[in-house]
Amino acid sequence: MPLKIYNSLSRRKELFESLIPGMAGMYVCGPTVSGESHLGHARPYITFDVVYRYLMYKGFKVRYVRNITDAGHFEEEGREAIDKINTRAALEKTEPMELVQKYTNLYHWAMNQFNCLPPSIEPTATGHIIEQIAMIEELLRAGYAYEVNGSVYFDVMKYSAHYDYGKLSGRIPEDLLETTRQLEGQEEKRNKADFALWKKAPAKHLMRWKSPWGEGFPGWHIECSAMATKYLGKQFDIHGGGMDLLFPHHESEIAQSTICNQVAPVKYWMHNNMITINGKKMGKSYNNVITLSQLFSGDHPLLEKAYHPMVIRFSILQTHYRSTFDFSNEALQAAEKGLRRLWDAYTTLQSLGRMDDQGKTDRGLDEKINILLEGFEEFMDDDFNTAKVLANMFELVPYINSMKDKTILPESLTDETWRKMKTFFKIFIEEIFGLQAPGQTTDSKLEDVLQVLIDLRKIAKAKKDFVTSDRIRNELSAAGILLKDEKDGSVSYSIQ
RNA sequence: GGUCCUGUGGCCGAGUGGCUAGGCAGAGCUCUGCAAAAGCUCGUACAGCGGUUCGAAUCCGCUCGGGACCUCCA
Repeated sequence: MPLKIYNSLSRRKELFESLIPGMAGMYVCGPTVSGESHLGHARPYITFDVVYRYLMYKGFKVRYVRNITDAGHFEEEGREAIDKINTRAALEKTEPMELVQKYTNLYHWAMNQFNCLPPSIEPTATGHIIEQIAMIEELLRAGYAYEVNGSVYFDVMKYSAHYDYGKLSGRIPEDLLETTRQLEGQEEKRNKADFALWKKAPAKHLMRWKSPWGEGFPGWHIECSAMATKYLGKQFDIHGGGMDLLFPHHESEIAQSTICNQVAPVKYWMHNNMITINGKKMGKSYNNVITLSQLFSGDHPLLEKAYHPMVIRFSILQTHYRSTFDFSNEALQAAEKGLRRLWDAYTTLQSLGRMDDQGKTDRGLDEKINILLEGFEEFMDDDFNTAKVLANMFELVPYINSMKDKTILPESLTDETWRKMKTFFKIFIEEIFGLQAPGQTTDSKLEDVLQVLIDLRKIAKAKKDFVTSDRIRNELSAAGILLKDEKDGSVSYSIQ
């Protein structure tokens, strides 16, 4: 079945055809590691993790490149004052790479919690200064950039005379000239729409590299162009990132790469929408961020409790990636229960056995289930509609639970449907959606202890000593462990 | 101010010109020593006003509300 992707460039869904058959190249804008990632950052990484996984499922050999932006003005808040006093000892000074390391580690930790697969290549901006300088030189040579006082700018108006600057973001270059915003170094630019390729480092600036134009640091947009070209080629299939990067970041990337490579760099531009909080985008400048570690620990005034990374992942997948997703405790708690229900049914399904096909097939049921299963891939092919896939899964949950309770016999499905149900669930839940059990213990000692209590309770129940049996259940419940008497007489438990 | 997106039942959220989204919460029933879980049943929602159409929540226009980008931003 063919995959369709919504292309921000054309503003419609297009059939996905990779430039090289059987292979797919994808670049996703990664984090700036000057601070801890927050909930908003989780969205693109989870979204494109699923895109990555799905492309592999569709049989593509994928190279997934996601950068780390570690070049810029790196200073931890509050440290500047200290630096002024301690100027002598290297150990007492702010070391930008120390911050880079700290927040890169935190970021990797969070990605791990989310079960996001590591990208094929994770290049850093500081590791590609040479490539960026080479690209800037090429832009100067081509006449689309100019140097002023040790800084280099891209000449947007010249570019737009020959190319369409604004084709991605729908912007009109002339309009950009009238922007009223005050930008640093604005007076050096020929036009307000121009953007920096290389910035001369002020005396205070900690990160600096030698360049043909003096000591400085690369502009914001050039790193992605340089690294994407290096690892994916002059043209590649998918470029992803948040919608807020559409302009100017991605628009400028197109301009730079188009001049250097003589070809537009990206075939399919994909943009995920924002996570909002009380209707407002989550972002540093809005002062409404919840960092990922706060989210996982519940340590934030806006959080009623801690949320498991899988609950976050699940709720992000319950929303289509191009819609905004409004954060609320209610939404996450609903997701928490939903995920548990889905996961329980999934586990149940995997544990269910059945006899061979004995001609007991219930055709209506078999067909119904087949349609729901076929929907998984069909919906994913329709611009990665994870929300619809999950809806289908939930529709299958009652059938699975009924099979467990024997109100529906697994034998009422054909062998083929039965196998399909088991494998599709496994592939889509675990391999494509990357979901995992939402909070399970594997502590065997705890399991042993629980088994003792369950046995004691069983004895009490057999003697109709419900005071004792209920006490065991209630006190375990208060401790966050729920006992369930199953219909077949066994007892199961789940840890909250 | 410019460009663009959006407004769905108590909450979160899919979606298509005519056919039940789904989750959570709520109500009733079944099962159960009681619970929990599970199963069954129940809500007839699509900002407002016009228009196109045999038919629109889905297309068009206007009004109102929300948001994003235009500056670092996932």
